[in-house]
Amino acid sequence: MSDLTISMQHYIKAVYELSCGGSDYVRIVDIAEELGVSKTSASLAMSRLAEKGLVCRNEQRQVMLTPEGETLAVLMLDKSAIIYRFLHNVLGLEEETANTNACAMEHVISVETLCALCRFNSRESKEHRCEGKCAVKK
Amino acid sequence: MSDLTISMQHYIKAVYELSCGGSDYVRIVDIAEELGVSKTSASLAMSRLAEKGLVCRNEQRQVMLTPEGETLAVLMLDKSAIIYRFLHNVLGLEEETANTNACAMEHVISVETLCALCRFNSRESKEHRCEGKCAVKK
DNA sequence: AACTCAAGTTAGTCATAGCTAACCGAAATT
DNA sequence: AATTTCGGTTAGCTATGACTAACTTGAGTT
Repeated sequence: MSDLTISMQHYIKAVYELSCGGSDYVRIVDIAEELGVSKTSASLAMSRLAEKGLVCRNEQRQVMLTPEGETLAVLMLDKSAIIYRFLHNVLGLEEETANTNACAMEHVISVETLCALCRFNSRESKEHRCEGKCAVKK
Repeated sequence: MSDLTISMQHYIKAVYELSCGGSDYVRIVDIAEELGVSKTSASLAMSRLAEKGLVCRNEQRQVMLTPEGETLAVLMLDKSAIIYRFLHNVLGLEEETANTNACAMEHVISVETLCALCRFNSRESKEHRCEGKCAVKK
């Protein structure tokens, strides 16, 4: 994810999610609310992201992701989704836990690990079929 | 791990590993070297950990983990080991990658996820036996 | 027109965590 | 004995990221 800090990654994701896919302008207060920070923090973060060209603003100073910002958001969400599926479907963690952990793990795991999890996600369905057969035989 | 920052957790682990299980005094420079930070940073970190009662010092100001510090170190290393085993044995990641990722994930995953990984580590061996049977039948 | 209120920014503070440069003290070298 | 060197600390700086309090500005209300 380029040179973005984890904090900035959270902001990007929040903007994406609040703007229904990056196509609406989002208010600073809503971002603050979404992430549980003060509007000052959200405002400053948006200034930084605007400097980096990841969000743009309208006359009311609301923000929207630029194409580059949106690309990053989608990449992050994909990453997050792979991890979530693994935690929920494979490990059987409940939605809440799986989601929280996916959002945290997303920032620290390597591409290799992500790929391995991804392969595992599909492999697991086959194994379940295998498990079924084994169960029958027992 | 109580109220320790990730950074402080790294320092605790470094002290543990350099002291061969927490029973030798460790030099500040060696901690700095191990973690790739300046001796100033390591020195300050040790002062903080000493305040928290997690390390104690000798006349030369070298540090050793207190029982509480050692307990934390061992808990962290156990956690790390469970994750490592999963990444290496189950996902098949190479040692280097598995270790790096384990050290990073260690700080962000919940107890539920850890337990799930742990169960999975043992379940996986059974599944491998199952896989063998299935393979024979194909 | 005057007022209120909500949204956003600015100014100023704090904590964490890193850094370099300079200093102290004790051990080792010459 | 004088000097160097090594290990550790102190002082002072930087960046990130959070906060509160106070201000601005524009929109809606009275």
